Amino acid sequence: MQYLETFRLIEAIARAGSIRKAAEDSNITASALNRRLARFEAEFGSQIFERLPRGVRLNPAGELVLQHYRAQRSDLGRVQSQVADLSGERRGHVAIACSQALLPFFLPQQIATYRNAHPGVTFAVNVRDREQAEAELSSFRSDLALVFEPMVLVDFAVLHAIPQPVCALFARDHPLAGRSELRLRDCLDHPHIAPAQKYGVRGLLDMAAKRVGRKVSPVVETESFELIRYYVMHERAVGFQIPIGLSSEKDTGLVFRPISGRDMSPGNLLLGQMRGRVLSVATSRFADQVALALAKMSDG
Amino acid sequence: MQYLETFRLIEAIARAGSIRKAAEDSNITASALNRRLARFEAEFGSQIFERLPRGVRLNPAGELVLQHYRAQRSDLGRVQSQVADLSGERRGHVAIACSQALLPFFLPQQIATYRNAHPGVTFAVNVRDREQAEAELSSFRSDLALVFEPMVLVDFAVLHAIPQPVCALFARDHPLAGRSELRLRDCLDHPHIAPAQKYGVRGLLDMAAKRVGRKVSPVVETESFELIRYYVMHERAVGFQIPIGLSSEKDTGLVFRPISGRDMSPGNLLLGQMRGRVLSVATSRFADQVALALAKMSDG
DNA sequence: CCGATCCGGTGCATTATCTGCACCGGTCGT
DNA sequence: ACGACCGGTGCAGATAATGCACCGGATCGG
Repeated sequence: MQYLETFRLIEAIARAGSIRKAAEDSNITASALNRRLARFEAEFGSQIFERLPRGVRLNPAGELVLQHYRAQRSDLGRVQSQVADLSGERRGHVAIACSQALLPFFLPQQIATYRNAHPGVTFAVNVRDREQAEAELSSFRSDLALVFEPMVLVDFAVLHAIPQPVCALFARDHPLAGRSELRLRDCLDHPHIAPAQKYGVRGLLDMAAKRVGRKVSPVVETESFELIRYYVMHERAVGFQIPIGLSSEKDTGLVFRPISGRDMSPGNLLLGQMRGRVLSVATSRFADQVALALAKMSDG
Repeated sequence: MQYLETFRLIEAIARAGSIRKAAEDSNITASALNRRLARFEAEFGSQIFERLPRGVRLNPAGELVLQHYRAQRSDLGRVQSQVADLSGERRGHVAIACSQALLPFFLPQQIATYRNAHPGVTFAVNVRDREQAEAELSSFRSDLALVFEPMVLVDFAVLHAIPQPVCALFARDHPLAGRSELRLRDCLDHPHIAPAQKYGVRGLLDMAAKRVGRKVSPVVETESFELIRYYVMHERAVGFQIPIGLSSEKDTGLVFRPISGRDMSPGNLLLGQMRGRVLSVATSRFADQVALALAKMSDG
């Protein structure tokens, strides 16, 4: 849309921190950009950037303007999606913020299924930890969030929730593989590899360990869930993850078992959107599909 | 705002029903307007008007676009109001849809009080019956509604409610003026003047009369509450209204008394806004003031 | 049945608006 | 003190919007 150009440029200025840098990024001259900004501020009735010696910075009014722009752009997307829906074909774009655990199996399959039915819909998948996920929704950078144990929940409206027990994973020939019930203390007695503290799985582990007077002391601590899965195949170590990120195929040599409910209660995997926002048709239908898949999974 | 011009023109076309008429109204040539529309439709990706032999008409996509524009314009107003509030002075505009009963005393006083504190805020008062009031909010033509017994309540979010008993009014020397408790049947036995059926007072009267096996058969039926107040001074007749539209001054020669609660329960006067909408600072503060005044009134 | 009328759409010259270039004054880091 | 950036501005050229005249088609009135 042509008429949103000025807002887009304003956003670029805010991001770059200076008119000249933003002008370069946007492939126009600083002069033109400066004038657009000046004209906008005149029409708007107030400055939206404070001028610093080394550049510019959004003032509170500018923050409001930018937020307005993002909301408006999002709503325009919703309108276009609904219009496309009127003519039968479904078009649109869905931006998802999700935890790492959704990457290997769940999301690829869900997206492929949806795109098979509606090839006109495109996707963006943004991997975010549970703290960033809500900010991602608030700033309209993502339409949906699918995260394990998110943190604040003020702008986050829950669409669907399923419990996910923390699972221990290890190689097939690991001593723990024979146990019928897996206790937390047994896992902690072995060398273990755990996610960094910002992740929900780790938070649940730390809490549960503290309750039984133990501590999680991983031999490897990482931000990569993928690394954890591969590492336990190389050292006789115990890893921790939630089942949605793990394959139930038997031929991988990887085994996973939920940790006994006596030691730790399951966390929640939440599907959510920004509170109060109207989603586009494409996004809304995709959310329905995901919710249904999650429900089936926790039933079956 | 310059960039909303195209939307404004689109709204003008929708209102006029033809490009040429809208062009005249907007003081540009039909050619220019035609091109703007064509350009917009091209950018938007879909026609928003269906072309008829005698003009154009919005199609469903156009309805969505126009609704988007109105929401966006309203939100921009909110942003500007908040920005003005940042700099200390409060500016803005408040559009109110209200029942007739609010016109003589309540609203003028409330608006004057608010404008005394904040002269930068302007007002629009749209008199609407209870059926139109909600549509008025949904289409962003009004920010607040203050109506007696509104009808549907799907887009209407109630901010405050006070009960208002239906009152009978008559001249000071009317036979009923001496009664301590006023029964509905006494009123109906006298010649009476009543509002038209679309008004809440009349709805309550009809219901109450039906319950006691009577009928409201007014000698004069009118849409004007003002006429009712003046008419009872000329014929020994009984009028009906809610107290908020009546003066408690003794020197007018007009007397009013609530009809006994045994015959009819009070209706509700509701202050509301469109559901889910964020109001501007000016509107929000004015709503607070009105709610407070209503609360005081029903206490005192 | 047919002309008058109104409609949306289009080619072309004009006008308004925006952009790019060169340059100014000021601040910060070295 | 000097160079590197920064935001802002005057001026000329580029770009986009507008107005005018006109077309083809549909409707309405007689």
